[in-house]
Amino acid sequence: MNDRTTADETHVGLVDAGTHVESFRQTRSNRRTELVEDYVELIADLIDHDGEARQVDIAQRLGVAQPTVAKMLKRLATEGLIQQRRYRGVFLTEEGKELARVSRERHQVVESFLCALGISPETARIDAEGIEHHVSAETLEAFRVYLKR
Amino acid sequence: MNDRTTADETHVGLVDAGTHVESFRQTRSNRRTELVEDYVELIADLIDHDGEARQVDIAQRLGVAQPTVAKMLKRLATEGLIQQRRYRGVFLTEEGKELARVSRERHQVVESFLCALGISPETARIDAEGIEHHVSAETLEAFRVYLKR
DNA sequence: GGATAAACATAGCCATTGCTATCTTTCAGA
DNA sequence: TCTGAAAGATAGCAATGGCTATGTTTATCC
Repeated sequence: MNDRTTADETHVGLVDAGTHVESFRQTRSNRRTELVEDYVELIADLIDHDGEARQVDIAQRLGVAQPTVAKMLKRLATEGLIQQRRYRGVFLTEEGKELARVSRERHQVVESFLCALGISPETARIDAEGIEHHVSAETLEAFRVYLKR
Repeated sequence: MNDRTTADETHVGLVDAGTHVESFRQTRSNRRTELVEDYVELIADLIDHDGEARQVDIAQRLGVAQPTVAKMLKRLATEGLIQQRRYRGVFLTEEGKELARVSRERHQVVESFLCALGISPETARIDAEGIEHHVSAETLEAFRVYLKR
């Protein structure tokens, strides 16, 4: 059809294949970690709010079934982010607390940034939940700068 | 630990459970559709640029193996987004073209917006790839408004 | 203290999305 | 034209993240 390869490239949306693949790889990598971050962040919130994080509460908040939570908690435990005692609640390890702190702060910055742009609180909350995991350090810093404008 | 339930709620990061679950449901729903959008957008780009969309090219761009692409194309075909002829390239249906158009435009707005915030083109490209699928119509409009500032 | 409800554990199922290995088809060049 | 390389098709495997059903433990309430 056409064979534009220089200035027109961006016009047809095709960057260099090498850089293109890198974006997708990064995105797939983010997609693998976002569930973990969601869990750890939620567990920290529940502990702060209720003093404990029970599977039923996590399941209710996430909108999934309790065995789904149980399976994921095993994964978090093997990754060293939480500690479990049978038939008891879960607790964050130091590593888990740190991940929760970083995730929560990033989440907060993203949500505040969207609100500052004039987006409604409800939409900002929903969009931030999805966007937060794909925001690099550089972009997060730009959001912070905008908030301090 | 504590039992703050009113003004302090946002401080401890716990909104109402009903709204909370809705955010996560929406995010999970977005996660299911984002791969489809990635494929359709890329297929449209390849057709515009090369006149055809071959499995090997799609695979190279996405950084996955060719059989992975073949499997996904079957899904896109059953969803009515593309047409396939054995041992030939793929073509977008009208529905596929429309989805590609919408995805591509949204992608462009997100990437331009990030650049306008002062983020480097490389980071903007990577982050936009992940963020675009989680941007609601309202947020997209806010990005557009900012770009027209 | 014993019954019952709630919470957690576990087994087993399914769909998705990746992979390698291998077969079939197409196509270009000698 | 024929042959070899490249592209697509297909089979089969693994990990992930959902689910239901059901068993086990804990906690609560007479």
